[in-house]
Amino acid sequence: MCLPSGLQSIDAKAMKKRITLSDVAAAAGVSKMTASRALRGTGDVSRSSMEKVGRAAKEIGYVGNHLAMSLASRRSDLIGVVVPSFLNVVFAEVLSGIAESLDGSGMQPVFGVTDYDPDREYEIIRNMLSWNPAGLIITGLDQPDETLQLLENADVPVVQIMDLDGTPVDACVGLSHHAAGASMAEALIAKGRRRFGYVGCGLDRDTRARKRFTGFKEALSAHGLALKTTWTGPGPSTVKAGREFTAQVLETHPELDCIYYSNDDLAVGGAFHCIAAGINVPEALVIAGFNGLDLVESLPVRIATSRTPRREIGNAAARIILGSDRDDPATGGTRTEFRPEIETGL
Amino acid sequence: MCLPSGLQSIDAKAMKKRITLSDVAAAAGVSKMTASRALRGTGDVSRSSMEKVGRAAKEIGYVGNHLAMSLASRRSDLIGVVVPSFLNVVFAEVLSGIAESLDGSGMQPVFGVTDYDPDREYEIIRNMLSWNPAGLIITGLDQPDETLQLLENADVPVVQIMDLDGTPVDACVGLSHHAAGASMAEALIAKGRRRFGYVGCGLDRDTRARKRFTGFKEALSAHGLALKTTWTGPGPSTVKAGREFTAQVLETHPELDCIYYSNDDLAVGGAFHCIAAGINVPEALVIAGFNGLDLVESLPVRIATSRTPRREIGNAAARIILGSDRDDPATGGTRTEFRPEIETGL
DNA sequence: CTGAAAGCGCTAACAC
DNA sequence: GTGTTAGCGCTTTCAG
Repeated sequence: MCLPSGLQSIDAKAMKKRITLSDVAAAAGVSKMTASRALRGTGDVSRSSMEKVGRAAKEIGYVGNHLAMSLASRRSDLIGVVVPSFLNVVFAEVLSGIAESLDGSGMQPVFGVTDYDPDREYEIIRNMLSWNPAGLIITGLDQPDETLQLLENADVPVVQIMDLDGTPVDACVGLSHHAAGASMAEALIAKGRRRFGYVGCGLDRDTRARKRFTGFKEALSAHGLALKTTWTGPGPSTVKAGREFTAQVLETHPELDCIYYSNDDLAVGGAFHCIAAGINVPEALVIAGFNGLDLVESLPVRIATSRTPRREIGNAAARIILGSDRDDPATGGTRTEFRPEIETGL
Repeated sequence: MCLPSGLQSIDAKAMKKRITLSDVAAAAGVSKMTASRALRGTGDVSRSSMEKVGRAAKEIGYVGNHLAMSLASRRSDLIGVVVPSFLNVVFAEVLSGIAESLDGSGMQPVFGVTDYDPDREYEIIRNMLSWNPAGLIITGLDQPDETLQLLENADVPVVQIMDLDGTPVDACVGLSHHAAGASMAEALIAKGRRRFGYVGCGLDRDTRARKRFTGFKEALSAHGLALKTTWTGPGPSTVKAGREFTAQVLETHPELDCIYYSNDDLAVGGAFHCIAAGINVPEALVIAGFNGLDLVESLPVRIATSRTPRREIGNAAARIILGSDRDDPATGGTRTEFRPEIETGL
């Protein structure tokens, strides 16, 4: 540990006296207020003061204290972002999009992971609110009442992302999963598929996957069709699970000409099984997922998927927060819809 | 927007009077201090006060203000975590591990993404320090001097993760990438491979990948061998890039019996190319990556990889921060080493 | 354009 | 056990 090349190295232990605004002001020969204004570029400050303060701050290594700043101004530059999981690349891309759009705005995203647990989500949001965030971006529209109340009582702009099937607290940006499931069914039927199976994981917790599932089934019904088999399990949607479950499903239902999965991870696993088992994809069996992961387009076989604009959703959400007036948290209830692009691979 | 089922609905606009500790104290009929102590479970408070305060807080919907709390106590329950990217599953798993170990500790992780940019990293760390975090977890040991200085001057426990090849600011947990590269080379040579090629992406920014590369080459040298070809490009390591580059490399170097990639994403792309091109993996050509992604074990062909304990690294890092005494930020310079497990698939 | 006073909401020290 | 007195480091008034 080396000491900051500094003056007051009196006591090796208590040495870490925080450098405060007063220190900067003193060093620059102005008052705290002028220093504060100069540092923030707020109000009118003479050029000479600006420069003196700027130089002084740099020299003594002033870092500032966001805690004090936010407490005094009753507003922070934090934006809370709540997602169910980091492990899902989809959310990683959304976060990336948010970070991208926030870059340069002075706002800092703070992420929270719920692990698909509503109670955890409640706690995380509650905790975030206690930091006076400038805005909140949360996943989905299916929060329990308790959480919704928390959000409504806090006067913070809230953007709900990913989903559109439901009533948002304020603004929302995403896509209709119900419609996405239905569109995929339509597309596959149009390509001549008739004997459908379904494989899904974690539907109990993933409400959006459930909506796609419902939309898919309803579209089949509308064409007088029905799923020949439905395999749903708990646990996360992984490639491994997809591969295993596909093997099982095909053993009992070799007649299928298409399997719809709750997402691309499972679908990729299905593709792997087919490659290993010598099943001709997509001619003999269409593997259909959801998300349009980058991985999918490099696969040795072509599978069907709905390409979702994750990054764009993140961008849009961040921009809504940035655009919302600080004094009037209403985001105008913006509703931004994205339509997934369907690829059948056929 | 529905009003909080409450009293002071005087002015629709200014209605959002923050509920403070004073309100709780008043409602419970005790002083602010007693309320504070009761809420935190600190010091001795009579059972009756505890209950009264708890009930009052719940009733009026008290949320607390971490800003004020942290400012007053000069300590926050935030733990800053800085990683280069979310898009890489590896970091997603590390974050997951951190969140897991922090769960229930009252600490909240705050994530920052550098996108492999040292300047951004500096800014993010600087920003995080201004929130008085309880600790900092940052990726790698290769920060520029400016950043190191920032870290050393701040009296906050710092844990550097993923890497071990270098000098940590304080504690570190991870693995030696140099050794990992060398071990992979040894293992492949032991399996009889002799004609090696290398494919890597983003080596200019990813110092750890570079260390593996160096370790790999040195081990080859030690056996009197050398790479037949080296393909390095800018841009991110994606499956797509892996597939394309593998095709190119094999076109000019069909004699290779093994390709080492900078990570599993590229290697998976390589595997896809081979499957599509009908190349027998691993007999004719060994595809060797790094990380041991879950995806790899479900692949239709077996590829070589070094399985890294991402979640465990996250767990360990979080525990070091939790264990470090708040008044004495020294983490004891703990050095926690994990050894990747090598799989050749042969 | 600049400064002085008065807090933001909470907790550390001390009293009692 | 409980209350009181001072701040934490900054910004918001509101005077100059």
